Amino acid sequence: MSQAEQLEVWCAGEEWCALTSTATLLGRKWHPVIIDRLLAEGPLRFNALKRAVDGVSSKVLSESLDDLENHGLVARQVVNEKPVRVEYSLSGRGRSLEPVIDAMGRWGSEHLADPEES
Amino acid sequence: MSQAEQLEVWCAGEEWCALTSTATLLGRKWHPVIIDRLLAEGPLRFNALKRAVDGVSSKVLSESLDDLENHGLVARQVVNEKPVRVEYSLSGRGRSLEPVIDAMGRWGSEHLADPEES
DNA sequence: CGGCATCCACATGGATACTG
DNA sequence: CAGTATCCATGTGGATGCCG
Repeated sequence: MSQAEQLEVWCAGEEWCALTSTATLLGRKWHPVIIDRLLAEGPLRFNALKRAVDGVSSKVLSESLDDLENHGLVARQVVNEKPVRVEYSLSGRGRSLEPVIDAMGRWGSEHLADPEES
Repeated sequence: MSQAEQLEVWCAGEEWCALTSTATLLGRKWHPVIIDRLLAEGPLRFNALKRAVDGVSSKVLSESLDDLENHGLVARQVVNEKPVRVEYSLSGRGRSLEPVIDAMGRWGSEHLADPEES
């Protein structure tokens, strides 16, 4: 059972349950960027995605993709054996996160440059 | 220098910089809920907030509030000495997160109940 | 009431090297 | 190319107890 699913059970009934579950889903360091890059640059192969994200180690990228796949947000497809080529793309569910990712990105550009203004 | 600020410097120029910084800000377990509760229930005192969030330890709530205050999202005001009473409220900057929190909450209610549908 | 101090467990991520 | 295996440092939160 995933962490988000545990949360769902545990916080059931609380008004903020859905919120926390979503936060848990997007709370791992690279998840939002991975989704963002897949939204912007379409299906990508492992190393292309790694370059697009820039800064993530293959270990973490691999773990993140597993996690996102388990949550049904990302689809993994082996395009070719020998040499191995794999493509990652967003599922419908994954694409439905666009408004959320957008909201986060927009808030960041509008409010993070100068911490003093309200 | 906060983690989000380090990010700002480090990822400057990357398209997803603002996104990651926002994610870092909201990535700690209780931050989104705290903001949500303050949005919904207005200024709250420490223990009221703790009950509203339900599940946080005072240590973590305290740390989270410090963090949010340092980022200029939450304002702390001592209302009364002896007995000590303190009120926490959102700053304008904090309130500006409403669309983001909303987007997250809405996505959660629409997509987390049944992981199978896309 | 509104915290802080302590201790501890575990989650997470980075670096590096290696493989089919 | 697409990962896995290791090892290690740090982040993060929970439990408990105490204080002004």
